[in-house]
Amino acid sequence: MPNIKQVSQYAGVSTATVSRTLKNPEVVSPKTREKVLNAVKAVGYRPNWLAASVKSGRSNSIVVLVPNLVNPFFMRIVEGIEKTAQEYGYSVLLGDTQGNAELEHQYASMVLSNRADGLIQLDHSYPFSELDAELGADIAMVSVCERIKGDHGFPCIELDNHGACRALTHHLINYGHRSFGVIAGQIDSQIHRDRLAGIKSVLDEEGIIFTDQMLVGSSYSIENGIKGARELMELEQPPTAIVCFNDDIAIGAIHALKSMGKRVPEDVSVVGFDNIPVTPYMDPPLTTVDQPALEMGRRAMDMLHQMMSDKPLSRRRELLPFRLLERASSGPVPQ
Amino acid sequence: MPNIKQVSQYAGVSTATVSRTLKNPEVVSPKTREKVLNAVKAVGYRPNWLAASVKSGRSNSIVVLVPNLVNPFFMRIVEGIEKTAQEYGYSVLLGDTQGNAELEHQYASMVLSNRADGLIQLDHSYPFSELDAELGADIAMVSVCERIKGDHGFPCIELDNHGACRALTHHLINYGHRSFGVIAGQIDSQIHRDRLAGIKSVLDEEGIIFTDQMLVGSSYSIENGIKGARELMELEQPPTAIVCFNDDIAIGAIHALKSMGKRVPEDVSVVGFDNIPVTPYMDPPLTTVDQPALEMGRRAMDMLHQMMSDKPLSRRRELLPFRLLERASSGPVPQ
DNA sequence: CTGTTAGCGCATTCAT
DNA sequence: ATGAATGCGCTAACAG
Repeated sequence: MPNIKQVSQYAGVSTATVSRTLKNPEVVSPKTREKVLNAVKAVGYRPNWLAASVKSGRSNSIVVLVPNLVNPFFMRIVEGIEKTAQEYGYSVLLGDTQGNAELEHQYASMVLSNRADGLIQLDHSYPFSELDAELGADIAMVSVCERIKGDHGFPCIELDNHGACRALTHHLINYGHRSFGVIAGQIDSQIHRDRLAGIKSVLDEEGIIFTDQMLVGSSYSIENGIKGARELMELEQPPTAIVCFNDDIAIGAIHALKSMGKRVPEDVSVVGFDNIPVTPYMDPPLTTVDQPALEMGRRAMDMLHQMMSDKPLSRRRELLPFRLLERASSGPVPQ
Repeated sequence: MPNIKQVSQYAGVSTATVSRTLKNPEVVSPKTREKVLNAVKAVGYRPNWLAASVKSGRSNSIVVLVPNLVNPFFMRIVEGIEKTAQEYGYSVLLGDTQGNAELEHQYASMVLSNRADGLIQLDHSYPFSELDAELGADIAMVSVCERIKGDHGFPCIELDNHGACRALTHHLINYGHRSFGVIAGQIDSQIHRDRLAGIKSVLDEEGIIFTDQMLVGSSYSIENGIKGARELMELEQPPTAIVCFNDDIAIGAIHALKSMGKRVPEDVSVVGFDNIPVTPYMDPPLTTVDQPALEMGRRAMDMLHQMMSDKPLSRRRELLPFRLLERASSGPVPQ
């Protein structure tokens, strides 16, 4: 790889001039500018990004922690992050954590060692070990979709999960449902609490009792949906409506219900969450809550950029609006 | 951020000793080692990765070019890449290209500027502009899933697409089908040619004529599947079997067929490609070709690592085996 | 075993 | 407008 010195020699100027020509072309005379540019082309020079970064002390990279790459909803958020990062001149380092704390920690450490300038966390955990806790305290970090556990005060972008679940519940109640099951994803998370609270608040208002046995499941997977639906249907009083905390769970649940001979929505209504691309094409098309994933990613990156530029944040928390998509997997309660 | 000098002063040793303690602990005396380690902890020191990289001239990062993040099949490959990269001590820079040549070029240029040491391309295009062509010629690059266009001689990992399509076609012929439609994805690609050739080779052997009008579609999307299926069904002699070049297309096709009142597979058989996680749960479950995506990613990274370490490659091309998954979207030809 | 010195490639003073 | 010199933070060669 040719370096700046070779260019300077070829052009018969100093390295400083080469550097200037490339960064502030207007500050060098047109004549030398041309000489330098020609030299650059002639020797095939590309500025060494690493070297430039040591100087500036900034890597212009960020790390994104994703619990699961094979999840269209998460990746749509990442898409938004990356697009925006690109605009700001940042690169995205992918951290596939699989929800593994050790991995999260490893990736997060990149910020501590100047490998990245900031961090976006899609999961809810605080990805620094006790050892790094102090160091990590004043790092540029934003959480999107989930909210970082504990009282660290990191900003976050999230959906109005409480409101969305209220809307979902009202939707089902309007169809006459009085018996609700819930198949949850990650239990120990803010999302879980917000959503459950949203559902329960409406049920309370309507005087509907929600018993613990109506809450099943513990992961955002199709398999969990299958298992959860079976569990619910084996109850003495099975629910007529099932709220699933993501679309994969709903897909699994519907599959399980069908194979048990139940019709959706005639016998049981099922609703999901996220509005992943395949949901309109399921049989039946899935009633679900659309999350503005791309926009969430964009906002998260905007916010992170603010933090990395040491600009004050206008808000530390953004609650984005949901859209309830009423499709065919939910319907009137059976007689 | 504390630097190595501060640690050395705190510990009362030279910076070299600090550096050694951290990289080759066994080469310093236990006593100084302890002093240094204490100092490190005391000042909260983390080695600056950027600085270390300038020295070594290696970033220990790679770029992965992905045409579409919201595609479980692609992301499963990326998962394999990342896992393996991790093992080798590399980080993954995400390049969401959307098939955009300009973006591909930008991301690829990172290798030229020492921001990354190598590149894995999931799409088929050669991501260097003419200007960079010479520079790009001896870069560590591997293509996985697709094969890089042109005669650049970059190694690649791919599925036995030809064989897979032969198997798919035989499967359908065994069910008595004689009239085949194909809904294609990206037309201008090696995959497309290989797959089409695979299908045609079997049809030829069986004396079945395949006319151009039976080939429709031009992108790997659900919408393309819907459109393609409609086009095929509007023909005077619609096919009884439709081969889709990925699962999304198949999902769209089945949806369209159903809404036209056709039953799958009783009236029309549909098969897909990739075996994305949702396919077993579609209605009907999709007959498809499983690609060992994780393994493909792993092999790609293995190969790239070889190249980046200047080790000779055992092979320049790896053809991975497919698995035909016969599920319920394909069946006997209607009478 | 440890310290001194030099240098990775670049960008930014400070002179001129 | 340009060049010489300095330093970013770290590591490796060389001494001792």
